[in-house]
Parts: sequence; structure tokens; C-alpha cells
Amino acid sequence: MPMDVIYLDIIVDVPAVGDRPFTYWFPHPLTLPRGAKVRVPFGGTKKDGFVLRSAAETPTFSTKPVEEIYDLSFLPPPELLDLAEALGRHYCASTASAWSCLYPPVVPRKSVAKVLKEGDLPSPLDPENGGPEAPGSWDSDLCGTIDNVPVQYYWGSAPFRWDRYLRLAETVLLEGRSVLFLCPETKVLEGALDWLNAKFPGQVCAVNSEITGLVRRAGWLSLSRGEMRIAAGTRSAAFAPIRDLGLIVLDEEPSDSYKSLDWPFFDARTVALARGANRAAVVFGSAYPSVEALDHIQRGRWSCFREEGRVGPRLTVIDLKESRLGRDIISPPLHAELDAAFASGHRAVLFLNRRGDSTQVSCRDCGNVISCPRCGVPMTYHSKESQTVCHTCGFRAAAPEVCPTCGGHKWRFSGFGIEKAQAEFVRKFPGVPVFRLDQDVARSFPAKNVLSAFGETGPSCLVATQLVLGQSFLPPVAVVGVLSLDTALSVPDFRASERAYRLLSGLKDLVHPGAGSQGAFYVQTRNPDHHAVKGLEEGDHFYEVELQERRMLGYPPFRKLFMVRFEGRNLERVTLASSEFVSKISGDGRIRVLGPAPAPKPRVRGVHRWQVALKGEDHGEMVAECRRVLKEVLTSSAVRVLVDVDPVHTI
DNA sequence: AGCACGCCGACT
DNA sequence: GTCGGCGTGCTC
Repeated sequence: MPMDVIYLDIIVDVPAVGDRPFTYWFPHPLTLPRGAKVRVPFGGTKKDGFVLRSAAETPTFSTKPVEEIYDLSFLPPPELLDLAEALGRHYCASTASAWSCLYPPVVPRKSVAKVLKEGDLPSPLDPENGGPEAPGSWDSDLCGTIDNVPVQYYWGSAPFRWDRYLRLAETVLLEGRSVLFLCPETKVLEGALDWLNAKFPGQVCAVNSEITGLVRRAGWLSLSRGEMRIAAGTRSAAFAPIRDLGLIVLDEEPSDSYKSLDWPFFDARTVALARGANRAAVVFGSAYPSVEALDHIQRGRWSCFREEGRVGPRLTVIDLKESRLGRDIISPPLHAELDAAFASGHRAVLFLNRRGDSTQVSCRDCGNVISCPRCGVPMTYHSKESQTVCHTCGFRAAAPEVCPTCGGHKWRFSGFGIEKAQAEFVRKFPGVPVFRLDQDVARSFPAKNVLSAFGETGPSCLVATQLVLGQSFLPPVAVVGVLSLDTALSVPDFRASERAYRLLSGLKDLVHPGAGSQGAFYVQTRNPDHHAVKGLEEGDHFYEVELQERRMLGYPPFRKLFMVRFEGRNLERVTLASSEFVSKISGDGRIRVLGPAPAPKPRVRGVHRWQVALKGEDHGEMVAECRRVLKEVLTSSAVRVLVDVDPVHTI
């Protein structure tokens, strides 16, 4: 150990240790700033860590050295460190995992020796030079803060929204402040960059996980110095270190992509609101707001600017329960509509939200359903390759000839997927060209190519899954038919209805027959009275019914929802931990407990998953209660716990 | 999370 | 007698 040594308290991103700091020595009279990302030896391996502070006193135990330092030009400004710390508490996560969200994915690092030799260690941070924004102030109850952020909501089509966004941005830029645009996915971001670059050429910095290395570094630095004033990116850009942030625009507000898929499950909408509490205006927008957003609007907390609706296509709902109509995949009325459309030279889209041929393959003798050996979920049959495919984990296997349980060899193919729908179309409309767009096709041909082929063909049909939404090259279409809505409605998730409504509305908006014709939208379903269907005609009817149901069942926005997942290889330990957790949650009846129950995917690659849902009124109380009980329950590292606060992906 | 340490079953 | 299973506990 060298003579000149200081000690640093460092937090590591290791689930089991939480926020407990570890002390390391650092060979220099200068110090590393709070939030600096380092690499340290930790229990036989090396781990990433973050400097919390310099140690209060010389440790009495033996210490190890800080080994490497990540490029300090990516050091987040103090107010972002504060923000992430508050978000970490809000999400029941460690500060280290929260701070790791502030750094871009690939940051170069150097050994401490090399950094010292090159002398590019900054002097201790001058408070004057502390960072871009004013120091943050986020109290421990982040909910209290973000619920009071005055959001402006733009409810309408993309051209309507972007017209307003760009005008707002212009005003903010004139005040010498910066603007952040957030989009749910890279594909949508590309469209947004087109709008932005047309209006502000050369002034827009794209922050995207695909942009790495020197380009990323240059953009990052120019945003934090205030040289670049406009940033646009996806979820991870919510933490971009922008100087003098004056406006955050988050487009397509209801998109699930804003919620992080993994620990600590941050939601870019929450991050945007929290940053907005610190002087930046927050603007959300979409064509069909989320139920939560609508609640804010109705209560007058958010102001709403709504576009005049255009006249939509003629709507026909086909009740598949009427056996007269339900036997075929394409019902007689839809068949007639398609005939008429093709005869008058138009195109059609048939939508089905399911890949493959049949949902299930089962033995006619013993009823054994072919299920995934890894996940236990029924597998889907794909006729082209004669394979069964697990749509949960992607496992593929040749379709069995002989039943592994009883030796039978007769199979029942039940349910139908998009390939079967395509086959029926070909049978019913010989001579009408048909194209298919789903993940299986998109693997070999870009969606753009499929759509341009569709557009270059005269009267023709596109059989498509969800992939057809948000495509910018879809040619004019006179008829859109939803072959079945029922899988969308039977998903075991409290947001299933909302997603179905948004899906239907998006599909309805695909109908653009061109001059003179109104176009037609068909929905085939066994649930014709469902509010996701009725809402298509009666406007706000969907939100009314949905809010009423959410209130009765105690779901957001009326109650906070936490999903606590217990994972481990030993099933007994997993179930034991989860039931122990349930028995110890108290909250004096203010916290309702559901479960424990097997998670929707009860077993993934040998790891068993059980879950407990918590519904409560006070976010802070729920976090505290989770923390307290988990500390008591988690005695062994054989069970891992993930707390998903405000869950979005429950499947 | 990793990794080491420690205590019970079938094998060169 | 050992090799190796995984349950338990610790990491500055």
C-alpha cells in the first residue's frame, strides 16, 4: 500500500448487499467525486461500484484498492445523482442499481495507475462547477412530488402532436434552455428525428443505445456542457445529463416500452415527471391516452389539448358466438365486404395476434398437450417447418409423431394462428394475392419490403400481426378486419382491456381507402359487448367503464400496485419464502395482499418463479413494509426477490 | 450475483 | 479411503 492513501466508501451493484457501503483505498491525496464509477475487487471477483463519499475514519479492517476508474467525463451531475437516489428508494432498489442507470452502457475505463500517470484526475468538484441544473430537491416521498407536476397532454394524431411539440420547443430554446424528447422505441425515434431535424437542422443529439463509443461521448459531453440544446432518445435517455433542461416531451405516453424490463424496473414516465419537478416543463402526448393519464386529466391535475376527431371508417362487430358466423376464420359478412373491396380495386388487412398455425397440439387418445420442456407452456405448431415452438422462451422441436405419454399417434390441432388464417384466405379468395407480415416473415425480409410489395400489387390482402402497427409504408387500405380479439382479452393482466382498446383503435386508424370512400373496420369477437369494442363507437365510453372496473378491483390509478417476485432453483424454498412474506405483511389492512401464486411463467430455464401482488394507498408505506419484511424473510441467497413497483409487464 | 467453505453419498 | 453434490454465508 503506498504512503499517500485516502479511503472511499463505495456501493456495489450486488443484490444481496443493498446500500451497505464497502471501504477501499485510493492512492492519491486527491479524491474521486461522489457517483464516480469504479471497478473494485469484491469477494473473489471484480465488481462495478460507485463512490458514495470519502470514508469518515480510517478503517480498522484491511482494505483493498480501487483498481480501475470509468471515464470521468461521464460523471453524472449531482442533481441527477440525487434524483436517481430518490428513484431508487421509490422503486425499492439499491442506490448502486439506480446510479448504474445514469451511465451509458459502454464507458471506457482505465487502471488507477494509468489515470494517475496521465494526470487526468479532476480536482475535487468545485460546487460552482457542480453541474448543469440547479441542485435537485427530491424528498423521500417521490409520489408527493410527481403527482403535483403540471403535465400538458396533447391528445391527437402524430402531426397534431408534433406541431405543438415543435412550437413549445422553439419557445424554450429561445429562453436559452434545452429540450429532451423521449420516444418508446428506436423505430418511432427515427420518425421523431425526421420531424426534429427538419425543424432544427444540426442541433439535435440522438441518444440511443445503438449509439456508442466516441459519438456517444461527444454527444453526452456537448449536452452536459450546453453546446447541444436538443436531445432525442428512447427510455434510457430519460437520464441524459442535459444542461438547463427546460422541457421534456414524452410522446406515445401509453407505450409499455417506457417501463424497463429489468431491475430496477424504472419507468421513463416517472423519471420524466421527477425531472419535471425540478423546473422543466413536462409534455406528454398520444393518440389514445393511458387510463392513468386520463384520470389525471379528468381530475384537472393535467391540462389536456385534444384534436378534433376525424370521421372514422364504418364499424361492424361480428359476434363469433353465433355459430352461423363463427365456424370460419373469415365470417360471411367480412367475406362479402372483402369481395366488394377487391372488386372495386381496393386492398385489405386482416389482423390476427397470433403467430403460427395452431395454438395447441394435443393427443386425441390421452389429451396430453405438447408443452415446452423448459417452461411448461403449451407450444404452437408451425406447419411450414413441422415444428412446435414455445412462444415463451423460443424453444423449437420437431412435432412428435408418437405421443410421449400414451404412444398414440393421432393429433388434434386446436385454435388458429396467422398461418392458418392465411391458408383459409387463399382457399376462399383464389386469385387474390396475399402477403403475410409477422415476426417469422420479418426475420427474412424487412417489413418495409413486404409492405412495398403489398403496395405495388393491385387488389390484395395483407395478413398481419401487431407488427403492422406503426409502419410508415402501409399503402391505402379500404378494409381492416380483426379476425379474433379474444386472445388479447384473455391475457391475465389488469391492463388487457386497455391494450385491446388501444390495439383496436390503432387498427381502425389504418383504414385509409383514399378519395371518395369511407372504408370499413370489422371486429370478429366472442365478446362483442366488451367496452374495448363498444368504446370504438362511443368515444369515451371505454375510459368510463375501465375506470369504474379499476376502482372496484382496486387497481391503478386508484391504488398502487407492487409485484414481488420470488425466484430460485429450489421450488420449496421459493414457495416458502413467498408464503412467509405474505404472512408477515401487515400495513394494518391498508395493504391488500394477493398470492402467493406461480408467476405467469412459473419456470424459466430451471428457475422457479412465484409472485405476490400488493395493493395499497400509500406508496411510501408499501416500500417500507416490503423492505422490512424482505429483510426478515431473505435469510438465504437461494431465493432472489425482485420488487416491481408499478408493474407494466406482468407476463 | 459469484465464490469458498463444509458436510454427506457412490466411485476410481 | 476420495470426488463432488449443493446448502450456507460473506464479500471492504
